[in-house]
Amino acid sequence: MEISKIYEPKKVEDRIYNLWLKSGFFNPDKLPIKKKVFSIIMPPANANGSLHLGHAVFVALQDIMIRYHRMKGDKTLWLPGADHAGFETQVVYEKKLEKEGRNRFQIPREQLWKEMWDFTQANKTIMENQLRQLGASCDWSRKKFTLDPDIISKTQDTFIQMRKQGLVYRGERLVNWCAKHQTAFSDLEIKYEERNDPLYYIKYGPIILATGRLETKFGDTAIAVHPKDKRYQKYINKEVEIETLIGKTKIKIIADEAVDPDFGTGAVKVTPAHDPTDFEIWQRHKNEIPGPIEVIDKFGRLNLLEHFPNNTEAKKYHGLKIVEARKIIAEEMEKKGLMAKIDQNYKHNVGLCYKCGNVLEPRLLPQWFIKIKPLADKAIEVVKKEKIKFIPSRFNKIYFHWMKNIHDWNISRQIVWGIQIPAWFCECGEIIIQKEKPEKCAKCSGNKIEQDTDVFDTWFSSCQWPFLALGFNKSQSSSKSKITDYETYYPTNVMETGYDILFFWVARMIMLGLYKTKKIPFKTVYLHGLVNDKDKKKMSKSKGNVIDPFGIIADYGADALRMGLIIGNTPGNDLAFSEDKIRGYRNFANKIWNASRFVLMNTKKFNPKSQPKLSNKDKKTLNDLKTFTKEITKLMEDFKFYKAAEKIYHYFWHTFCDKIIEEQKKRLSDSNKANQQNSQYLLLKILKTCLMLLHPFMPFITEEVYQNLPIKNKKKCLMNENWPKY
RNA sequence: GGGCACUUGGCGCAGUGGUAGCGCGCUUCACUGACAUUGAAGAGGUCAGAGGUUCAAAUCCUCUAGUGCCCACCA
Repeated sequence: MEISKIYEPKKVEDRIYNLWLKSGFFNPDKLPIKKKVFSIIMPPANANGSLHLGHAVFVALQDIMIRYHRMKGDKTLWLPGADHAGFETQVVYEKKLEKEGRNRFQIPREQLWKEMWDFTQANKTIMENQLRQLGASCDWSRKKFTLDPDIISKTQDTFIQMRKQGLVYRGERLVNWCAKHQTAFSDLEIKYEERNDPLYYIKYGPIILATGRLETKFGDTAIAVHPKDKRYQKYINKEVEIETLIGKTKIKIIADEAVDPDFGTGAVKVTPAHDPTDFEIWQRHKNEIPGPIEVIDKFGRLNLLEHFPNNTEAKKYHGLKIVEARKIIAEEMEKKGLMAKIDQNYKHNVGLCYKCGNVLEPRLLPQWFIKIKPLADKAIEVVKKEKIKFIPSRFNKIYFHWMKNIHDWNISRQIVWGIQIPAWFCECGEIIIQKEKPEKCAKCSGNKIEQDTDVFDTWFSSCQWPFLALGFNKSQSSSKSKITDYETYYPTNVMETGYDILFFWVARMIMLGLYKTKKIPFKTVYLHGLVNDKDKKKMSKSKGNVIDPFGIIADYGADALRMGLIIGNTPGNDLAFSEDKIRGYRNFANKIWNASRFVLMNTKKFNPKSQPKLSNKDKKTLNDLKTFTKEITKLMEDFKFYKAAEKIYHYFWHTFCDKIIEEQKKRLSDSNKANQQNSQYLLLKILKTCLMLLHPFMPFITEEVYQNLPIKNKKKCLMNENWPKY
């Protein structure tokens, strides 16, 4: 052990990580099969950038659990992986293209795919290296990527299976469309924001109705009122003539429960092509009113000429963007005396693209949906019966609420980067669901067949991750001699991730896991909070308050970073990151270093074979240590890592260093050799126990010190030591 | 419009019925050989407010205020 007075992580961390790698014990195959298995599937990080502090938190938490269980003697697997992260990566890559003056819509699909493949592969390498820097003791021999051929194939299998069982349907429904990114989303990906927009009271014949969306008026197919609204009884089921700006037309007044009599005048226009509520109203009145008239195109511009080709007035509005169209239409209607009034204090929520913040346009598009209700019911059940437990438990309620009100899941995305949907369209209109291109259409015998260009929502593959990453294969389950990883490690013990993806990921993993394997995918869900800056503000590039964990590691060491991210970090609650805190744990690492240095310097002549004769006080000290060990073990079992880490910190510094070592100083220089020996025994014993207890939290420094102890077992790593008994 | 959480010394957080704790920061002193990334001593809180339950409440219940977050198709 070097004699430096200061602990220098840079000189230690790489070397120690390589020592672990060489030992081979990250791979549980090397570990004897005992009664217990412990497994965690690492949440696959998005392969589109570097790891941030949020990743560092999950690495620290999971590595703590993994190292603890490995030391306890469990057959312990931590399986690392990376996610292609469909739309997320597409957005990152589009920004890169933009900087280069390119545009994804001008690049052929195959070329774009190839570029993005190389991009994500490069990021994967960086990320793996960063995981090592954080000390992640995961099994690299089992690492997986969500675009590995077997994962792609099995993901498509699931889709095909669900389709056969009627759990997947193709629906022409209103979906949330982003005009910038040219794709639809699921409900979860919408960000709502309160806006203050004008509410226009317009005259439709004898009726005055209120709308915020003037520009969709060309797609109106009816006026709706509440069936019991006294004001409009005489109009219900009658037609009225209205002035549309591009001519006159007749429009029917219908009664529907969905209309709130207190909104505006109690009468609303019905635009089935551009409003979800209106779409549903139309479905209930299909026989009475015309269907959807699409007047807004995929670029978010008015498209009138398609429906009103020879209308010269329509040309005035054709091609206008929504905002300007609204303005111009309002002016025009005022001119013509069709505007009753404008309420400028109208507050409402608008749905935005969670990436670019543009207003999402509901559009009528054929998309693949998962019928989610049957899956959700089963997923509710397993949590209710406590087969799956959330930490903290308050997420039960949140989970139940969402699951009970769940909507069908749109899994189609109009992007390149993802797993292509195994659906084929024949020109005759037939849809064929299979992975390979069909030779000919069974219906028309034609061979003009094209694959669906859409890809799956990335969450559709990642929600199957626990069993896919473990190589789940239905046909193999009644297998021959070899026990598969899936059989050994599934269901996994813990899913540790941020609470922000409870719905996106955790809930869906439970649903798909149950569907596909008939088993829960994991037993415990530990949900950590988000890492904010020291003022509790969310970190973001635009605010410039993002802290790079690897800069922190360079300055203070990985152990200090891990401690700073663990202590004070209770499940489900956000964490305020402060460099001062990390500095404190850097100091602690230094304290460990120097206390160890002291013990090692004073135990050079220690004879491990000699039997110590302990005084009563020694016995009490060691007994206290046992009690303490027991306490820590209990906290580890209870997932209270924040508390365990704090307690060990306190014991090491203020009991071991400040009291025990100080007391032993006289004894170490005692002329009585036996007394010296006893003292050395005591110090080594306590130091070694502390190193073991600390190892899950601060793996590097504890391993480095351990390697220099005169009482370690040969060829062993601390990583692979037995958790202390009590 | 619903729901969830938080409010404890300057800051960040523990603490779920029995005389207020931790880290950082602060004050004073100490650079004698493990460590100044240190040691010793210390200051600092009517536990957001009000009411209730109890022999006893930071801890349980009700209400109020402030903060943060999540969910929701009111045009």
